[in-house]
Amino acid sequence: MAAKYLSIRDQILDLIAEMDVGEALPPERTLAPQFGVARMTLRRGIEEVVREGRLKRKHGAGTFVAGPKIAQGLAVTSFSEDMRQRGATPSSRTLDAGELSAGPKLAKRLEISTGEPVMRVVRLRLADDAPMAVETLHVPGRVAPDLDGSALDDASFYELLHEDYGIVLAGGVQTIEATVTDEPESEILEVPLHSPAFLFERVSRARDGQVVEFVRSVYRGDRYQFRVELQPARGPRDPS
Amino acid sequence: MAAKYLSIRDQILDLIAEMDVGEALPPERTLAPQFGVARMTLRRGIEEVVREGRLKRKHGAGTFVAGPKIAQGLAVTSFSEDMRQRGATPSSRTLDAGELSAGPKLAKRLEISTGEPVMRVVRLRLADDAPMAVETLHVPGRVAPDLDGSALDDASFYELLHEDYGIVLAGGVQTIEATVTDEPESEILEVPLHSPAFLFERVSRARDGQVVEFVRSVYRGDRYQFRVELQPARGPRDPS
DNA sequence: CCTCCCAAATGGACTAGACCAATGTCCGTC
DNA sequence: GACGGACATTGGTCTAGTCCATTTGGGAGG
Repeated sequence: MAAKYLSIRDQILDLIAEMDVGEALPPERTLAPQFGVARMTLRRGIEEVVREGRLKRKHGAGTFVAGPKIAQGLAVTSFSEDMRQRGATPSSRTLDAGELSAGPKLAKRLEISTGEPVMRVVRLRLADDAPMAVETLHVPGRVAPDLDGSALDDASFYELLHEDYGIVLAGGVQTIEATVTDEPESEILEVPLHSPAFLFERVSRARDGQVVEFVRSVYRGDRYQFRVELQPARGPRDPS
Repeated sequence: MAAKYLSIRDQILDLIAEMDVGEALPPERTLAPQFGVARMTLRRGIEEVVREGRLKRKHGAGTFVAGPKIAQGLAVTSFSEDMRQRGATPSSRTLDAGELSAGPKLAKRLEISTGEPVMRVVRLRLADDAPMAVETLHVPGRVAPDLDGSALDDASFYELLHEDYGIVLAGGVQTIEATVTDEPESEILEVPLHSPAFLFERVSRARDGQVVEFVRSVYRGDRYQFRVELQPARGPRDPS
């Protein structure tokens, strides 16, 4: 059985979906028996929603529906999801796809041997039909043997991984750097040469620890920005 | 009295400090009575540490000291703190300081009237004595009437705010964009003209909602990067 | 009519205990 | 020796209740 507090979280989400911003949630002591759980469990569920930024607690006053969600920064795992959260319609165009054999650097990233086959797909990512990013995806051959670009035009790569290959992503590491576009990138993204851009590099792993993908994305700096809501900053050692 | 779980968190941190990476923490059922709290409270404390990335739990096995912390991205509230986390020694040099009257844009950001006095301090931020960022700080005159650059050479602005003016920061909003350095920035940061850079803009508020500062920072793209550990992505609505 | 204070309502913290779920070990079996 | 299952250990969740801290609104008193 799924954890109760997760179910509570979903019910809370349903509840606030029909409420206005600023409106107060019923008191915890009222909600808990309504949902048939202890107050502690209810609180655990609410906490999840608060952490997602959709509710705001105020000690002594109540729990209130938060304003439109400010993107929580870097939990960018999926272009499509990211764009939808930003209120844009994502789409995709495959520019190139094929198999190659891993060079030393690529082999290291994917944690395979040099020379092993690797599937490579280059995609242009669009938001509201305007170029947003160029994404180069590398997948070890043994992970997705017959991957080709056509399947990726619409579908999410992650869904495809799950449905066709039974692979569930467990996590990864992403780095973000500032860069400028080179010539081919400028052309594809329709920006001047040496325009500001973000460079994302991500390595994702499956549950067994195996590297599933290495993605390198170049985002247009003029269209993409991060927006982070800063907390009162209870730092690593400063509860004062 | 401070919350018990926060005290637990600190004790756990002390405990971990003397342990090796990968070593297991004593079981919760042992630690709880040792610290004189209920297991639930102990867990709450441990959870804090886990969220900071210094411990890793493994259901059925134990709780283990995590490897060197991977920076959790964008919770950047303080340059000094950020640099220390990255293993560098922060320092600072004030380049310019003075009072000016708010133009329309600045007034809007600070939520004051056009023409009101604003204190402005430009600082070069260094990591291990090498230029890392240029930071321009704007503070409404009525918040810190007699602010001058000299006080900021060593001290943290936030500490100063707290100690001299009794202001406690409650949060803020930060945006991050990709940009390139202009001429003065290039010179100060000692990089070629039009080098890749990050542009941070932050607006911070006190507990009463009043805007306390507007900061604009330009970070060297060749020295600064984000590194984010991605979670299994329990998205807004996908607990599956 | 205004001010100040207090009490009710609300979220926050904590407890002691129960049971569930994942993990790893150890031992018997083959 | 290799396999497999029972079991002890560990973290994960949940409960029902108590007490604390903060906020807010309304009533007493000026």
